[in-house]
Amino acid sequence: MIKDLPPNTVERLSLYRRRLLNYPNEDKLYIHSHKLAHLLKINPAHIRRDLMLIGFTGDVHKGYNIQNLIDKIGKAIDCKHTQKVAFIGIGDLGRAVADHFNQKETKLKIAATFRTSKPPKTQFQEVTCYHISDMKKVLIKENIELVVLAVPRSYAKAISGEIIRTKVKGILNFTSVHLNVPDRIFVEDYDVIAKLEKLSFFTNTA
Amino acid sequence: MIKDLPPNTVERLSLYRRRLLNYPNEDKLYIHSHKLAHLLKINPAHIRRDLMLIGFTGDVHKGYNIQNLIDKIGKAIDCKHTQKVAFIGIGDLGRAVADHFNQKETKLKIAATFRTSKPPKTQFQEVTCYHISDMKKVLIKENIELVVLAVPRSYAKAISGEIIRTKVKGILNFTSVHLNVPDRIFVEDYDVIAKLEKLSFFTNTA
DNA sequence: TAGATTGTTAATCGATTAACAATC
DNA sequence: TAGATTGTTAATCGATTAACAATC
Repeated sequence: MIKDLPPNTVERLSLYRRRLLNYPNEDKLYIHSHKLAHLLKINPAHIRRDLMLIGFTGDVHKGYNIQNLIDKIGKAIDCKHTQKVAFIGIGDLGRAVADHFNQKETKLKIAATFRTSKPPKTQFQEVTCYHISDMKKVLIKENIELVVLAVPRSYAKAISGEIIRTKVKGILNFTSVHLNVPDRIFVEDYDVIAKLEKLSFFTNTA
Repeated sequence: MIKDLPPNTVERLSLYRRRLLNYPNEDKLYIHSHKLAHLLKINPAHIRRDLMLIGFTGDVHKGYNIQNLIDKIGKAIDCKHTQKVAFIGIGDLGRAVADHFNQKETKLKIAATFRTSKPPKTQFQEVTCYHISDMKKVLIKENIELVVLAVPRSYAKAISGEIIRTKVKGILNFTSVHLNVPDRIFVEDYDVIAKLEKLSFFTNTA
């Protein structure tokens, strides 16, 4: 794990790796920066610069060795142990990302999902879906460190109050409620409404 | 509607308005930049600068008139007509943001939700939930312009292929699949996996 | 008035992209 | 070799924050 990578670089490294894992041409062992850039619709210089930051070097003719690059990205951004993730009130969005988590090249595992509405204890793939009232207990028992939070506003405060009494270290917060959590918990907010209003704006001017 | 606002400013204006709409002290008619900044955990200069960009001026002593500011933000970022939004395969996340859309101070309305799994034609609040196979038909009939897309990878291509044959102008894309759509459609990507891996990174170094 | 806040410019910070020497 | 790509620095771009004159 490398210290002091820019946040956007970390995100992009994750995208590079995922794209390479799904790279169809299994016969190809190497890839050039402009080829990967084209696949991801970004600038080739960006890729070269990001790889420089993690100290990965390519071959001036063949480009980057794909498997080595995948491994190197893992060394740069993955944590040593497997971290568990929970989806709290997120329905299909969990399903939308679940495919990736079944691949072995990730240190993240979905360990539980929770719903605010009826169905207690149903399965989706191998993941158990619990009722929200069991959340704290399960988070602790399963040693879950990351959660994606997408519950109605009215639930948010109470739920975050419970989360801080577990071992959770990071929250992807979709609730548009400011979560009052101690510094040891890393929160990344995503405000769907603001994004929709932005979308509305740019689909009406541009 | 103002041309050429920076994207981040548009997003923040949306946040300012929402915060003010929920501002508890109904007796207060005015708010200072540092007060609003404190509520949103941002820098006061940011607020003053954003309001400058939309040409809203405050009172050097009383601060900003709340109702006028709400109205002005509407003039700056809302489009003239009400735009309809659909949630495609998003479950509870829709519920998480639904409260806001019931307020009258928004030009966005949730007009439909779609599921890839069983329940066809159920209601959630006043919004009908359809089966995904009816999507194109409903999008057209309801004249929907914005969609939030969060379906499993395997569905993404086919669904985006249908979306481009409707009047949809903007997509919030949670699928982590690159959507091949014409330029007239504005796509904003959000990659949950990359965000989770970033979260993992920063909860293990910082 | 004295003190505080706005409106706005300038400075800073970070992220993206261009450019190009070194390489094979 | 000639031509193309990497690795890296410098330039650019945009976004955030600091600073402060003007104001009441």
